[in-house]
Amino acid sequence: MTLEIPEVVINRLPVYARALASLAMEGETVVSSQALGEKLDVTPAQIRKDLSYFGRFGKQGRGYNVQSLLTKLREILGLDRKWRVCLVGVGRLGQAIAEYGGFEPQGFQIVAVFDSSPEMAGKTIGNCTVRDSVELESYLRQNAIDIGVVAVPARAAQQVVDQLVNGGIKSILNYAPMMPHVPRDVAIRHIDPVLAMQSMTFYIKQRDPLPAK
Amino acid sequence: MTLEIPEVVINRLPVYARALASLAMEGETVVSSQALGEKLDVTPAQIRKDLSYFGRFGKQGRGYNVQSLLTKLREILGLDRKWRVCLVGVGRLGQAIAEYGGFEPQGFQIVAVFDSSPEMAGKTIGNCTVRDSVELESYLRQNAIDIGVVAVPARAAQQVVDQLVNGGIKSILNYAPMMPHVPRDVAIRHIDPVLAMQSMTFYIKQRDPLPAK
DNA sequence: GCCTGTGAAGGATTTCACAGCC
DNA sequence: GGCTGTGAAATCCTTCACAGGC
Repeated sequence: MTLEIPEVVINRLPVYARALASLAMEGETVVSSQALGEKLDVTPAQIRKDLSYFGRFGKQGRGYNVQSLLTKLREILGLDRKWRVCLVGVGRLGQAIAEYGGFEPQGFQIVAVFDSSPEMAGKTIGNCTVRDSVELESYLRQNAIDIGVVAVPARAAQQVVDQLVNGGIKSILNYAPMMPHVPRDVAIRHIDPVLAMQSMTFYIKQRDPLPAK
Repeated sequence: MTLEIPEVVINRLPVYARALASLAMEGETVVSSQALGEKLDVTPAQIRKDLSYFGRFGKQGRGYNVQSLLTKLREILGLDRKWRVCLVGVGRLGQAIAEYGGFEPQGFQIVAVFDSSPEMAGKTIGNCTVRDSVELESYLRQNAIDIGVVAVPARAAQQVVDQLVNGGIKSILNYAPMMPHVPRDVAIRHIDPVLAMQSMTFYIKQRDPLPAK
């Protein structure tokens, strides 16, 4: 079922969903692929093609109903559920993630946090008591966790990812500045601001071949 | 010069550079595209093809010299320079960014910070005194800033991006959960953990069509 | 024998362009 | 007249496969 939808398409759906939510809040009831495309800097054809993988949601001559397309997308992506997240690493970065208010309203609940350092064990972060990382794998086997978030130093990240994978996790959000290996059936996304900057510098350099010297 | 190198290629170079740096630290002096590819889960052909856009860096029968390829890549990407960054928004997220130790060692120095709220103005974040956002554009015109980092709420992000663009900034790292418009000659990268999670849930859903209900 | 650099082939993704419907 | 849904075309990107050099 749902055979072979390109990953690029899946990655764009949340963007569409967010734009639709914002249109809905502004009171728009209908939107054309043209209008949505302008809002997102995407071609209308791409939007229509992407949506066509999942069904026929529009009306000719009219466009898409904002609310019902949003509902459809949320269903397709599983955004109509709550997802249980575990966070590994409660250093500065991990704490910032735990305290970040943006996940919860989107249905991502951090329900457990782990750290390898003994002095963290037992502390409370968010609503969670910090557990020792040695328990991570067994915890995962006994509790339904959907997503693992990795917020440990680069040198520890592969080991943590391995524990998550062995514990049965199939989706990982990685904040560590390295690319851990995962089996093909595990999804992993990287949050890596340094990498993002390092690719932009190429383009700055193109326009300023030498810094005014 | 350097006409038409695909953006996907540019985006991979920093990944290669990082892997090479790590090999160098381990004392490796030579690496084949095969070995590097295994480390990064990338095909050897892709690495060779990517590098071939920029020159011929390897030796047949031997591979690449780790140190000299790393130097080359750093040169190509402009990682052999310091880059001056300004941060806009010093709420929780902005402060976490300012205090994050990962940028500086890679040559990205936060040299100015801005916020629109009067009670922030004058405070010190990192080594910077917080300036009022109304001065952002004129500050950019008078000071050499390479990269703008946006860490404001979604509703304010487009306005901030416009100010950065009007101030002449050509590279933007956006942490706000929306996709601002930028002119074609401005590079923008998005750090958006919620979006990243929302695309992974699709795949979790595929394997668990209904939560054991 | 091993490994690079690269045209050519293959595959994936985007865009075009239009039939069909409101 | 406006707009969707979609095959077909065009473009972009990856992988193959091998000549050539170490």
